[in-house]
Amino acid sequence: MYKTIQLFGIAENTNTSFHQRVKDIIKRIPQGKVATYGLIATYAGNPRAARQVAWVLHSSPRKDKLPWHRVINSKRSISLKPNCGYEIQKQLLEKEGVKFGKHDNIDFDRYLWCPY
DNA sequence: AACCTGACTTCGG
DNA sequence: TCCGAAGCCAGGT
Repeated sequence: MYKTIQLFGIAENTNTSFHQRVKDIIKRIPQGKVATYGLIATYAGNPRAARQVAWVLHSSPRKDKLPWHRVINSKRSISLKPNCGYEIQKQLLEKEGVKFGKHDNIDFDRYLWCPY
């Protein structure tokens, strides 16, 4: 179905759904690092499915034990709105050592997850 | 089936 | 650098 890139022995598994691969990949994000929706979508095999990644997170982060807080948008900031999880996510990241700069941005050079 | 909506991204002005 | 529009895809109504 989707053409996928070779990554950790996960993304190349075309037998699993995009949805499932996204979850597998998110679980691989190490503590103290972050990834963007688009990046994850790309690793999962569909570069244009960033919104679906968001959907996956919205569905079952608790049940699947996903480190949902390590997923942010391409503008280097948290997508959640204040009083709707923003503070919680920021707190979780700071606890892992992620520092926020001006405008609550995260420095990709330091914290972006680079699997290669 | 049509239409709306979203924890997105990219590009042009 | 900063919006706004357009593109994108899937699930909900």
